[in-house]
Amino acid sequence: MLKEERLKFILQRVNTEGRAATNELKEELGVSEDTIRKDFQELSRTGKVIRVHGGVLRSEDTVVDFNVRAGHHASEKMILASRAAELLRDKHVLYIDSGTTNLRLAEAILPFFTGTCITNSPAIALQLCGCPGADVILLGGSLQKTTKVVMGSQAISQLAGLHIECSVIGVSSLSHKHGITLPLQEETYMKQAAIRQSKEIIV
Amino acid sequence: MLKEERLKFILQRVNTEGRAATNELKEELGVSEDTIRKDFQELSRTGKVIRVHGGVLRSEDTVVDFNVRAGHHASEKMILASRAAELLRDKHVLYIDSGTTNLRLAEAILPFFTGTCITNSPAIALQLCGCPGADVILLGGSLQKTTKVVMGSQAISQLAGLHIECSVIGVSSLSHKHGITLPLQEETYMKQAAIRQSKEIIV
DNA sequence: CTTGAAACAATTATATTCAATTAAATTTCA
DNA sequence: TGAAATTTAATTGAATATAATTGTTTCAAG
Repeated sequence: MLKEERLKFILQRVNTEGRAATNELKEELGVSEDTIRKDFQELSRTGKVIRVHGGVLRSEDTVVDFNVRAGHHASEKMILASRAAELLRDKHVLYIDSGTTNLRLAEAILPFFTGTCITNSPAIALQLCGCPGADVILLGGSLQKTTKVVMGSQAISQLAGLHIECSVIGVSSLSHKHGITLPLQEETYMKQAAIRQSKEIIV
Repeated sequence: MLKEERLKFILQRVNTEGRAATNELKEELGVSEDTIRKDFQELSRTGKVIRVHGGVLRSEDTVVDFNVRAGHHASEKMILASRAAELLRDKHVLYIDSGTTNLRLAEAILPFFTGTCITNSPAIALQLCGCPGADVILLGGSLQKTTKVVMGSQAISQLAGLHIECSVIGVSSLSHKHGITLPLQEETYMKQAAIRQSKEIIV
């Protein structure tokens, strides 16, 4: 790989994820840490990134842009975000299941969440790619075409192997009598599996 | 080989891959590095490529971002997709891996495909939800945030349990000397796993 | 011959790694 | 807590490896 390509790669990484770590890049690019650091120096000399211990961060001018964008569509999303931030404070292993509300939640936690996010929704997983601090784990299995959600025994057994700190479950209806109601039988199994694995639930 | 042929070859390489390295071309074209460099000089003098240490880069996309590049070869890729669709007419267990080209392929097969589609790309999986005749299986595991693709040992072991009729693999470069080249190590493992499981490969 | 393309050789420049040291973060434990 | 011990990362100054330049030679085609 040419040096210029490496620089480009790093720059793109920093711009999409907001950060890049020395040891990670070392693995991914197959060069020594020294080399990565030299690259960091070079990029930082022209102000393209900001050097910090352990790696580099996106330089401020673009971060400002990010904040402006976040502040742009205030109201509802801001409320959701701050509520989410509150509930998920100090949580670092999350399960987020499907649904439009949870999709928005995923968007809301992008700026601050650090840790691991597990989900069975490809859409939410893709959304979470924009979160610099998150590792995203997507459950595999057969995809329900109407709901666009991964279901089935495969997904459930994957879930069984994971330790979850907190699950965020979406529901269509709640009742005192019947508990939680969902349109599809299969979907309940998924959710039950998630609930079984986690210490805390948010509905 | 004539000089003009060589120049054309190099130019084409640079335009499709965005780069070309001196030492690689030396092998592939069977001439000395000096000669390759003379060619580079010539191409760079007319602005067709940009010279860097170790090789040359495409001149246009210096700071072009990902989306732009996706749209760049649009029509070209459409042709590719429809050609592939032709090849897949009577296949019923498919593995489609990631990449913008394959995303288009997925789109192209929506109307006629019947059978099972396996993929490691959430985006492609979502696309395939629009295909009435398809069962979609999405591989699970950790999601690489830059490429938005599922990778890692989990995904590979899932793949190992599946019988695939035909795999559609996307690559960044192909050469008779070194086989297939990919920017990230991890990604090759995924693709190799897929290839192992399938009877037929389309690149 | 002369010319131009290609190869060769010696030099110079650039890039990468290594090793020893210093600095920064993290952990441990009183 | 908070200070010592440990781990992890950064710096510096070589040493090595890789690539580019320049000037020269070879050789075949015109």
